[in-house]
Amino acid sequence: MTTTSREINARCSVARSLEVLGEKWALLVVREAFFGVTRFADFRARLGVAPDVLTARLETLVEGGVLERRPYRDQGQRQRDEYVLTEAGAALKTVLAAFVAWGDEHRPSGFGPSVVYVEETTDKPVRLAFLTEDGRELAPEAVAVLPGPGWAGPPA
Amino acid sequence: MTTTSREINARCSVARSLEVLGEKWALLVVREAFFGVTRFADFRARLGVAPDVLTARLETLVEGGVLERRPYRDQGQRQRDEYVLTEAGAALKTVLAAFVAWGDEHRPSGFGPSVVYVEETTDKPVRLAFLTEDGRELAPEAVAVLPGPGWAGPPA
DNA sequence: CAGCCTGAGTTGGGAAGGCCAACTTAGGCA
DNA sequence: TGCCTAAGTTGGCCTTCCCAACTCAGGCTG
Repeated sequence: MTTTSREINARCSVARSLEVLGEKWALLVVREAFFGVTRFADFRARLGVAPDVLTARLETLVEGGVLERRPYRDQGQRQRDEYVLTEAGAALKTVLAAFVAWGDEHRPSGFGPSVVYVEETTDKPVRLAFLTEDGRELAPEAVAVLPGPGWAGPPA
Repeated sequence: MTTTSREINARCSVARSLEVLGEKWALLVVREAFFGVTRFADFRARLGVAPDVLTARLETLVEGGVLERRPYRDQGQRQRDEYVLTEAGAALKTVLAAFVAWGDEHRPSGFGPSVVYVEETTDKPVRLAFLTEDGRELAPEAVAVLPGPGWAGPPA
């Protein structure tokens, strides 16, 4: 993800997010982190990812500010590092929720939703939606996607 | 993305979404599609992606139901195909908005936001948020991520 | 203090996917 | 007939990914 072509897109927020999250396994590592997984061996076992790739992914996620290395110490063990979500990492809840909602709706597995988002205090399900500044909910169709400063203009 | 390890995660909505969207360039192609780009040469020029890779990506996006091939005919040209978002593709607006919001907040470019989401009728900015069933807005911290049927349980 | 155990990686070799430049293809039109 | 154009295909190189086996560091056990 450090190719020249990608650098051309450096001004796009999507592309910049993908620099950290776009490589294989990155978002799945984050998903596991949200479930409370913190350790190398656990990520590895749960995902089945190759150890060298996991090392690389954890490294980019740490460098990208999504995860943070933190020393821990189990009884009768030496000190090791675990990986926990930073504030920026925790903010990816929205991104994952968007993927989950889309996948459940448009790529059903037949097993029902695998991840559920609920209100912590009531355990009632929650959904993602667009809101206006004053808190009105907006249907996605009523939302327009407009180019900002980073947009080069549509091809003639 | 058709590895055995990924199949193990077939029951997770995130992993299933990533089967279609997780390969390099896929989400950037979708981003361009939201801006109204439909043609091979335009995707290519705007993204700087290699033609063989673009062919492959368009193919998976069509197979995944995100894009739809549609014949068109320019004056003095033969009939060709263009690629337009399906309903499922349009539903990715939420996913892209989540990436944009996260990137703007946690990976600032210094150029300001590159994509802006606004209410179509008023041109006023909108944001993504978690809502309870009865329409109350919830801070992300108040939302818990719980395992659904597809979750194998945390490692002991 | 020798040897063992465990978690967190590293290393080496083969396969897949991505990059780039050059070429092909198919129909409309002069 | 031959040219033009958009949409690819092909071939060679390089990077990333996959997998299995190995290393490494420290705490504990005898």
